[in-house]
Amino acid sequence: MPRAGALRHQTTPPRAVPPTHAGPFLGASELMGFIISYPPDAEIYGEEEQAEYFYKVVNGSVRTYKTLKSGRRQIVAFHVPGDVFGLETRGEHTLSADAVAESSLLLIKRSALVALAEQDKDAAGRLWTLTAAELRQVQDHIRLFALPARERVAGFLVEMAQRLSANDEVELPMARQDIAGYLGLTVETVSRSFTQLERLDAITVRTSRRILLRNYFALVRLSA
Amino acid sequence: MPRAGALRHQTTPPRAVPPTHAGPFLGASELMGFIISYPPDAEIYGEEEQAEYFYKVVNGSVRTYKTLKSGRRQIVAFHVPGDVFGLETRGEHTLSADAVAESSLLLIKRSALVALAEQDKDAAGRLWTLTAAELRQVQDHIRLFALPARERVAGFLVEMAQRLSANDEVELPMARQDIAGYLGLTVETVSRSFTQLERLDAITVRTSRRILLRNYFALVRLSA
DNA sequence: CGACCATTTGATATGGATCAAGCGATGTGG
DNA sequence: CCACATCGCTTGATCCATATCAAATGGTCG
Repeated sequence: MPRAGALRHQTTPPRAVPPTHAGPFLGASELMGFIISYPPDAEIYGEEEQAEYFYKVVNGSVRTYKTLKSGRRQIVAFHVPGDVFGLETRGEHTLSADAVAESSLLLIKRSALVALAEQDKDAAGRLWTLTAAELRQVQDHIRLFALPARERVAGFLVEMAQRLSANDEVELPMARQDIAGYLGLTVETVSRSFTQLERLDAITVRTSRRILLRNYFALVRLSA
Repeated sequence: MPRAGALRHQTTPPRAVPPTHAGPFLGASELMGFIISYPPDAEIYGEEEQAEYFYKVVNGSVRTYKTLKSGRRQIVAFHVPGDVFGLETRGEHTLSADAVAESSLLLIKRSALVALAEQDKDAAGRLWTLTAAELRQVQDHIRLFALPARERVAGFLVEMAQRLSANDEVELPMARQDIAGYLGLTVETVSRSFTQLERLDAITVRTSRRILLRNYFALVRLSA
């Protein structure tokens, strides 16, 4: 069972193993897992907590972040449906994680999966592959900090378009404040950047969360 | 044998396997490796090149980075003696790497180590562990971007002090320009930040590369 | 010794932060 | 069902930290 903190926010009863489109955890279909729902802004785990579970986003979205003394948060990554996160090799988390919006996560016991990986080289390989994928993602995130504000936002939209496998319209799962926290900018600057990209005919802001990509390649060029 | 590009810069003949303090690669002492020396600024590999080797720094230091269209480089990580880098799960590199100063690297064939990991669960585990360690490092790097210049530099010094296992004097392996590229600042701002930290009695800049940490905890506090 | 390059310091410019106000969507209570 | 409170987003005005431009200093190597 999950720790108290996880259950604290539960709004639907845990169900036994992968329902519908949750999919197996890391392909380890023989391992039991269960789903928990988290309301918006619910904490999933905190920095330096014991890492008891690995997580897979079934739906909704999750942010991981570091909190600074000043209270400011640097968001390290967003996780969307299909993503696995919280893959700690050591016992404790080095980031905090919480739900951006109402989200369902598939949890699996870390100890069980690590034990499985000891015997099943396929499972071991998947652990490595997933961790490496997250590493690449964070490396790409760092690249954005070499760019000015508008270009960072362009890069962010490109990333989201790819990860949400959007056609030409992206449904952003997070608020401006979260985008700002991810890009190291303020809400105001993010908002102005959207406006600027709109004036460049690169996007149309249909609603604040729904962005029409009118010129995807312009966005790629800007953020390159 | 390494690709032409690697040999291009070789200044000492490759030797068979771990000499002196090079240590085994990932503990896989049964695997052959060889050492190559790279002069300052020599390219080790480029973005999108085939990843034929994994690397361990024997001595010297290495930077990995992404180059932007503008020509600007965002340094993603520094690697110092003992660090392993270039652990790609897929066939190609997603970063460029080059030697910061004259450096000796232990190379091992990716295919050989991956094949070993298929059978030796200990090797597989080490691959995962090392990749996860690099992930944590990059996550910590991102955290710095939430801080103002002086605090970023403080955080950088703390990181270097830890990784170079320094007592109270750090010998920085890289120039100001590289620090700037790592922190998303300009050389001038980095230089001024050193001066400011000196005025705060946190450090003494003995030479530009040799930093005396007069108040380590002040540095930690600043960057927290 | 002298040239070169890295670093530091100084003066000014500017992109993004901050402060402040308005706007629009959403939900709530009368 | 509408009036109004709330919250997230946008826009505007001003400020400031860092970039840029420029020059002086200092260390290194031929």
